[in-house]
Amino acid sequence: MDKKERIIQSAIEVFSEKGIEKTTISEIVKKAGIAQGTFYLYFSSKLAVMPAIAEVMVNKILEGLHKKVSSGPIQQQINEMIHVIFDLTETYKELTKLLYTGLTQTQYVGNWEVIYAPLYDWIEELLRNGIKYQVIDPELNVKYTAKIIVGTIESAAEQAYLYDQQDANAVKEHQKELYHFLIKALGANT
Amino acid sequence: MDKKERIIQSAIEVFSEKGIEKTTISEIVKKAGIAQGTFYLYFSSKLAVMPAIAEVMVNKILEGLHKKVSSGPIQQQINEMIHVIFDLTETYKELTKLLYTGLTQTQYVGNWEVIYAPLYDWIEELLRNGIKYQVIDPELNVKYTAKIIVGTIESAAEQAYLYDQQDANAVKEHQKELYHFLIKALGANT
Amino acid sequence: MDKKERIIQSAIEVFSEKGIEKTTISEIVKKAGIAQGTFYLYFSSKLAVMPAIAEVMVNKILEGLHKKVSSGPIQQQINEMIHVIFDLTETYKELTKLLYTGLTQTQYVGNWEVIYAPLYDWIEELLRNGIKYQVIDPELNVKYTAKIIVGTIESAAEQAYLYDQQDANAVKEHQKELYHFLIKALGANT
Amino acid sequence: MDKKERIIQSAIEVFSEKGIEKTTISEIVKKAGIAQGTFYLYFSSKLAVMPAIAEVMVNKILEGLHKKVSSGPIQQQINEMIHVIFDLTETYKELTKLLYTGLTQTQYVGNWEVIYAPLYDWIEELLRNGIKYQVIDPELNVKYTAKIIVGTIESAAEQAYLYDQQDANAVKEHQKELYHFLIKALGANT
DNA sequence: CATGAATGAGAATTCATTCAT
DNA sequence: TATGAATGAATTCTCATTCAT
Repeated sequence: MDKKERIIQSAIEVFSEKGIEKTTISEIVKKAGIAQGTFYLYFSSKLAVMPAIAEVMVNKILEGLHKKVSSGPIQQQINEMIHVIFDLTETYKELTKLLYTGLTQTQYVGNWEVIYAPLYDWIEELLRNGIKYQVIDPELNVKYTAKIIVGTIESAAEQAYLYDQQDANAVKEHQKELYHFLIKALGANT
Repeated sequence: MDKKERIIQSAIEVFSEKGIEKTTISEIVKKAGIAQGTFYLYFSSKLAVMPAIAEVMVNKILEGLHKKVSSGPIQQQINEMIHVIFDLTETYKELTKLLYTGLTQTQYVGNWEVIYAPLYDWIEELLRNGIKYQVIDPELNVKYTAKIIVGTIESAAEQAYLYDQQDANAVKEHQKELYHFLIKALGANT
Repeated sequence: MDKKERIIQSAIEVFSEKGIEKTTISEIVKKAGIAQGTFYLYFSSKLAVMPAIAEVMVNKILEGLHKKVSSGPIQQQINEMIHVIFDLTETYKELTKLLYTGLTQTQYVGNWEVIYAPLYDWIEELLRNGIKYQVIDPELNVKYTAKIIVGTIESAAEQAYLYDQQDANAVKEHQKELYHFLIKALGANT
Repeated sequence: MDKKERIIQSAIEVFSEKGIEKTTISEIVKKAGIAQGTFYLYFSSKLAVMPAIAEVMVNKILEGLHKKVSSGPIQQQINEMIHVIFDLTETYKELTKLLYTGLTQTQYVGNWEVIYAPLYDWIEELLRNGIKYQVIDPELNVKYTAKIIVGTIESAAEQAYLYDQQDANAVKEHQKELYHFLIKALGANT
């Protein structure tokens, strides 16, 4: 793994553990096993690593969706999507929130939509398919709905794992409720 | 206004303007017009102010809901709720995000649920009423649904104002879509 | 107990526990159960409490000697003296050292000899008696010898309890050796 | 001279001049001619320098002993030892006291024995030789006696120079008395 | 490219001291 | 006398950044 990659991986770990505020470049390089000065050959500051991390994260989500989401009925796909996002949120607990803030704190805010674009595209495609096969409400605006869906699932996952720190059973309940909520919202009722 | 209150107000302003990272205690006290040492009589660090700020914010939301949300039909209430949260998010753009991250970065994560509790209670009440008068899906779990609704509206508002930086028209569209999304999700279709 | 006494007692505890450096007036008054400002009605600084503490300590030693040292043969008296000083050193471990330094750091250095005078007097008297009854070396200078004896016993006690942190058996051995050392030094061999 | 050495030397000077309490890291680094942050690369606090200083001091004593103590009769060696320790105590007046307290105030108390070990070893060797050549009491425990001797001489020197602030003549008397005291204690009477 | 010791500006933090009550 | 909230000067401490190797 080359140095840049090592820095990004290390940064993900340290940011996750300590938060933006308490993360220091010293600790990132220490964990990456490289020298202090080397960091500056690749990034200008700790926040400058954020876009690279965001990309890694979105790729993980997309990868998860491609792997886990079947080509079955839309209801099943929604359910699978919920699981993918919940699982990743659990694994990377703090990170998603950190990314939002990390990016907004810098000149990279604009990058956010660019980075998330493939995810929105993927969901928009899913929605258009649902409309095409007349299983979801044809009236809905796919662009906004895609964003709303992502926001709804992510915020639910954060609720479950970060703030409530729910146990396994509660999480299941929360997911089930979320599933019905989305199904109805999309007019995909069976 | 007592010193503690002055610190909180000043912290809100400085955090909003500079972000967590670049906010210094020096600047908070300067703006609050108190001595450096006085800060430490009330808070142990700048992040320790976060729960107090969160409380202020939730109170603003509740206040807005009490003032703006009528006793009319549920659909109208949902619409009013969307507007209240969107308006506050616009006014305090950075602050909401900051709060999430600020809290997760500290030992105060647990406080989050406590602080938000009154808001969830308010919405649960609204849902129970809707069920009672048979205008929304009686099957739904009011506890989780309340949380999902808040998450959905807040994330949509953040999308609109923070990341997309949408113009007035786009925001209106986004809100409209969100409205229909929620109405359907609650089974409150007219 | 009046406030001044409360301050001295509290200061003894805090100094013993934290050392001079890390002792704060805040902690002294907190432990004494009085207000911050009240301290200044009795002492001008934390070091200004030192002479008062020293007096308390020397009184404890004298009290111990009066109570524990018999009017028996000199060898027995030496032995009892060793035990009194060892016991007090164990109880007030850090304090004696602290007192020396505390006093030297202030304008109160001169007080030291004044405060210790009664102790030296007591030992000088003991030596003179020994000479009178021809049980110790008549050549020795009682003034310096008294100081040397106190220094020898105190430093041995500090060695035992502070630096070596010896167990009960080692302490006994150390004391026994010290006893023979002093007996021979005084020419009081049986 | 490397930075660490510079810090230790500077710390010795500042501690001697100002005492522990009033010594600041700022002044140590200023005198050492290094940057503020550099101090923290080598020591975590001003008290953390103490063990290093103690080592320097013990080395000075050992050096003095090696240089000044002849291979003559034990009585002469004792006398030379007294002079070495008195001389160093005079030169570094404050420092010795500071070291004791400085070390006891930290987590480094345990180090004390390790640092003093070479000195004790040296004296033990001297005692064993005396026993071998039948000039001192063969019954005595060399380990404890070595410690008692060091304590006795050091405390006498501190008495003379620090507390009593005796003039040259008085010091001579004190030393003479101390000499006889030790000679008798060791059973090395001529 | 890579290193890591050294830097020093700037922020956090402490705490003796004051003073209105 | 007694109080204790408030002060702010003085210090500690951190850490991004540099640069000679």
